[in-house]
Amino acid sequence: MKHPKISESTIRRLSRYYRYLEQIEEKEVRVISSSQLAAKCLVNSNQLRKDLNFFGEFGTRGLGYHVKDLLTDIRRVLGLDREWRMAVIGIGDLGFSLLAYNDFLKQNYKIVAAFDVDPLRVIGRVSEKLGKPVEVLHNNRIQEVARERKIEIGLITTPPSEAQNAADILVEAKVKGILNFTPTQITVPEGYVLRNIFFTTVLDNLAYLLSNSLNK
Amino acid sequence: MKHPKISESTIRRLSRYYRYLEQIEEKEVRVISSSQLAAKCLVNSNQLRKDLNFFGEFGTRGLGYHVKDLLTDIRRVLGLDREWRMAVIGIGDLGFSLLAYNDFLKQNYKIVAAFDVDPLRVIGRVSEKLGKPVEVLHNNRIQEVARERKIEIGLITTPPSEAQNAADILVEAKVKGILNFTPTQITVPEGYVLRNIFFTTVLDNLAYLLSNSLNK
DNA sequence: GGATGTGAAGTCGTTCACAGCT
DNA sequence: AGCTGTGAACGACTTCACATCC
Repeated sequence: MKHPKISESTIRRLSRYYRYLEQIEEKEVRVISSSQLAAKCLVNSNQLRKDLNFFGEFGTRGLGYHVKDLLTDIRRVLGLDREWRMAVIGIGDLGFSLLAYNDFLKQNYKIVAAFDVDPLRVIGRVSEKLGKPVEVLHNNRIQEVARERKIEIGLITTPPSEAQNAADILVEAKVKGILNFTPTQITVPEGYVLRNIFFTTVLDNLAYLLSNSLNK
Repeated sequence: MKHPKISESTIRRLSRYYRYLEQIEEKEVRVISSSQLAAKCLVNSNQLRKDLNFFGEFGTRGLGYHVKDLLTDIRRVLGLDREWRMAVIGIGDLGFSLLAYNDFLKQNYKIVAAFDVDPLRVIGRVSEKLGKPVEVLHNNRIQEVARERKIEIGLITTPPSEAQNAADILVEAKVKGILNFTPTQITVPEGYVLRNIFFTTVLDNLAYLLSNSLNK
């Protein structure tokens, strides 16, 4: 609503706390202290308390945090108290595996549409593999379908050369959140949010660490 | 070799500079200034020069950087002046799409082995789809094969509940670099390097930004 | 002249340490 | 007594600004 400049890292950590809390809630843990939770998430407990206090006072002094309440609070902060509807653009191998990736479902993210420049090429395979035949539509229907199905996040899994184009179409369709899986730098206008998942950047990081820090 | 505490972000940016330089090298651009390159990579030019100067003086005052030379230099810094041999553990949809993901090939990363707890279940599909039939081996051969094929990086794409186990096996096989694609926090001993690619963490970030910063 | 390389300044994020509740 | 909440100290990363060199 009105939280100023919260750092990216804080949000990432909230996400981690949240996933861990989900796990222990199932085991019926009622209360947890910042140091216990921090240890499990491999962060400093001061940090954890600070992260939470950007958004409110969720704990009880002398006691800790009620797991259920904290879950509700973080859920609200992160915007996970509702469902997010997503579309995948580009149904190659990666796009397909995202369609099949049902871990999203548990996490408030739902893929409600799939697009490709050549739906016929991929449609057989998709229907055969996935229980419910997800229809793969032609890219030229993104505008229309995005509105109809209230899509808010687009996952780009086209070939790299098509990524910017896919982003442009999503922007035109007013899809405000874009997650780019292709190894290309793309841009979106003000008011839109872009995040990238670059496999090779992470691998480069590993390569660097393996060649340098380790054999000291 | 002997570079002290270089920040993670510096390495990520080097990776970005590198990928962009590769592109313009093909277009036969000879020289580029820090401000031109920085603009393309969406960073501050002071930052770029600082990033590079952690590792040496690669530019020419009054001129800029020779693209070819800079590529060679960054390549050496990141450890991309050689091939990195990788294995995929867990051949579900995601693991399969990594096998098929040939962007790795262009980037010095090569998948040379694939493992699963049930190779027979997946082997037909893999051979049929990929040109060269990549053999999928049983997990119990990881030790042996990792040594034979000099595997240095393991990609974990098992079900989440198996991720830690997969990591343990890789560690036992002395595979020093581990890239975890499952949405689970895992740990590795000192001397090993772990990086995670958590789809949902990035989505949570989008969800947060979409619900908060935008509609101000 | 023009762009790099770099100390110094500034900003941002993390950790400390303790006051304040329960 | 115990654990949270938080100002203050610290450290790390980024940006500035200019001396330096081609």
